[in-house]
Amino acid sequence: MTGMPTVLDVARVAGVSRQTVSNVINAPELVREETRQRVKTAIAALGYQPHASARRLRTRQSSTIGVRLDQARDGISGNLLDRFLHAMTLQADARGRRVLLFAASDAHDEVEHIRRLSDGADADTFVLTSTEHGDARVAWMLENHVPFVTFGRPWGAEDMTTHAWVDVDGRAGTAAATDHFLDQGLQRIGLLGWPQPSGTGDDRRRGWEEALAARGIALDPALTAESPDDVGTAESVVAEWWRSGADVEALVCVSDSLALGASMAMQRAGRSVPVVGFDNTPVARALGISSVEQRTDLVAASVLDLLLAPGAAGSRQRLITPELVVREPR
Amino acid sequence: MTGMPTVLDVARVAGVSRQTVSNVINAPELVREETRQRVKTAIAALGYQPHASARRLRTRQSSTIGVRLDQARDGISGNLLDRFLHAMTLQADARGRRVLLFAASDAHDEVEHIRRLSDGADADTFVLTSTEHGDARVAWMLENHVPFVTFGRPWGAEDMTTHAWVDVDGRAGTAAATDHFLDQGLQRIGLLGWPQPSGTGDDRRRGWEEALAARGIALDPALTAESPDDVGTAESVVAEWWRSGADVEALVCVSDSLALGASMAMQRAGRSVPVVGFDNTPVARALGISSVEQRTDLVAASVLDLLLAPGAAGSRQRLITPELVVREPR
DNA sequence: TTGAAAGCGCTAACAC
DNA sequence: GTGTTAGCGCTTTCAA
Repeated sequence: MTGMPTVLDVARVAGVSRQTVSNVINAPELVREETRQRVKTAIAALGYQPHASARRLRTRQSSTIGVRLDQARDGISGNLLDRFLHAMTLQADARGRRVLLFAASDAHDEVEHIRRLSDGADADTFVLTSTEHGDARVAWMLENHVPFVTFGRPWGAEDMTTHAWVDVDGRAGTAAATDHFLDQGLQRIGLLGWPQPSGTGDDRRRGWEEALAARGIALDPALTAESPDDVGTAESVVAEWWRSGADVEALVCVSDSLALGASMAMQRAGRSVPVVGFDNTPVARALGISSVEQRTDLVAASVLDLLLAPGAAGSRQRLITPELVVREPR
Repeated sequence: MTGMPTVLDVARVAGVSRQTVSNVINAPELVREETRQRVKTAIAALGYQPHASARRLRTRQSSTIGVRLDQARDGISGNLLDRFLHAMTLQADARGRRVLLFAASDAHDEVEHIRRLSDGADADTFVLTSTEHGDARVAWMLENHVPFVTFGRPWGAEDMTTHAWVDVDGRAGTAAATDHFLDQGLQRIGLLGWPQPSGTGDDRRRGWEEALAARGIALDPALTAESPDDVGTAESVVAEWWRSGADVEALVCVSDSLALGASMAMQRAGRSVPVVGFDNTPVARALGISSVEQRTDLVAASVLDLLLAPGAAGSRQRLITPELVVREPR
C-alpha cells in the first residue's frame, strides 16, 4: 500500500467489502455491531481518512460555505466581519462544513466568483455580507437557485422575506444602553448618530427614541447630534455641541468610533458624561468605554441553521439581540 | 444535458474528443490554434466550468492552502492576522489557489486538523502563524512532509533555516522610527518595550538601540521602560515614569497598545512628546498616532512564493521591511 | 446484512 | 495534434 489508505485497504484488513466500510462511515445503523467494531478498528489502525474530493465527486456535495472576504476596512469596527468569520469557521467545523474564502472587488466580481465556485462544486452555499436594498447579488442568487444567507437585513425592501437573513437587533442594543442610563436616574440622554438616512444607523436611533418614549420622556431635538463614522469628525461635532451648551447627562453613540470621538472631545473640554458605543471593539475595551456587543457567535449559529436547513419551516429571518457591556471609564 | 456541462458536452459541441478539451484548458500549447478557438467558443457557449473535485481527485492536488484561524484575539493588534488573511485570499486567488479556514483550540488540535485536511486532500499546503521555538506543529509538519510556511520566525532556534518562514523586520521598523526622530534633531529618544525576553519585542528594541548607536549616542537606561501589551498598564507605567522625572523628547513604542497608553498618560499629565507605535492599527489611524506598518500584502506574496515553489533555490526565509507611517497628532 | 457492479468528471499515459 | 483507454476513491444502485 503506497500513499494514503483507501476504503479497499480498510476492507481488506477488516475482512469485509468496500461497501461495508462505506456504510460504517455513512450509515452505521445498517451494519451489524460486531462488523462495525471490526471495521472501526481497521480504520483506526490504518489511520484511514476518506478522500474528500472523491466523496464530493460522488455525492455532488461540497459541504463548503463560500464567504467573501470584504475589502479591507480600515475603520475601528472593521473587525466585526472578522469576528463573524471566526465564529463561522469554528461552528461550521462542528457541523461538518468548511469555510472557503474568496476575495472580490465589487458586486459583479463577487457574483462571478460565486458562479465559478458554485459551478465547479467548490462551494455549495454562500454567505453574503453588507447587503443593500435591490442588491444585484441577491437577485442573482435567487434567480440561479444558489443557497445563501445574508448577514444583514435588506433595508428598505417592501418584502423582507424574499431571502434568508440574520441581523443584529441594533434597536434593542441602543434601547438597552438608554435604559441603563435611565435606570441610574439620568434623564437627559443624548444620541450621537450617523447622518440619515442609514438603515443601520436609523434603526439604532429608533432604539433610543423608543426607550425614552417608553418612560414617557419627550424627545428633545437638542439631545441629538450627527456625525459620519469617523473619530476626528465626531470629536469636532461633540466639541461644538458642548460649546453651544448641550445639556446632556449621558450619551448613546451608534458606533465606537463616535463614542471614542465623543470621549476625546469631553476629555479636552474637561467635562465628562458617561458614554456608550456600539460594536464593542478592542478600542472600547482598551479605553474602558461601555459598548453594545454584537454576538457574532449567535449570528454565525443562526446563519448555519438557515444555511443547512434550506427548506426549514418557520421564519427564515433571524434577529439577534446584542448585549450591553458596561465598563468603568479609565 | 441535465445539470452542469462536462468536458464531454464541450467536446461534442466543438466536435473534438474529451481529451482535447482537457488539453485546451490545461496545456493549450499542445492544441492547434484553430481547434483551440473552436473549443474555447464551445466552453463559453455552454458556460462550462471544470468540476473542482473531479479534477482534484484525478490530479491528487487540492490547490488549497489551509490556514488556521487563531483564537479570537481581543487586543488592539488582533487584526494583524485578519489583514494577512485578506491579503492571502486576494493573492492566492490570483495564483489559482484557494484559502480554506479551520479553527483549532491548541497546537495539538491544530495538528489533528492539518492531518485530516491533508490526508483527505482538502488542503495540500499550510500556513502556520504564531510559531515559537521548538514548536510541536513545525516538528510534525517536517516529519510528515506536509508543505508549509510560517508567518513568524522560529525565535531562539540555533538553526533558523530548518523550515520556510516569512517575517516582518521589526528591528528595521523601530530603527526607522528612531531615525525619524533623530532626523528632527531630537536626541533623548525613549523606548517603551515589552518585558524581556520576548522574541518580537527584543527584536524591535534592538532596532532602537542600533539606530542610536549608529549616530554615536550612548544608551541611557533611564530612556527605557517596560509594560505588558495592555493600554491600561502602559498608561500607569508611563505616568509613573513621567512623575519620576523621565527626561525624554520622543518615544518609540513596540506596539500601538503601548503607544496609546503612553499618549493617554501624557495627555493627562499635560506634557506631550511625539510617539510612534507599531502595527498601524485602526486606533492609531483614528487618533493620529504615528506607527510602523507591517506590510501584510508583501508578507502574503512571500508566503505564496515559498509555498508554491517548494524546492525553490535560494533562501527559504524572507524578512519584510515595514514602513513608518507618520501622522500629526490630533 | 453484506457484496458486486457501475459511474461521478476529470486527466495521465499511450496509441494513432 | 488528436483520440482511446484506464482509473483516481468514493458511494448509489441492485442482487445475493
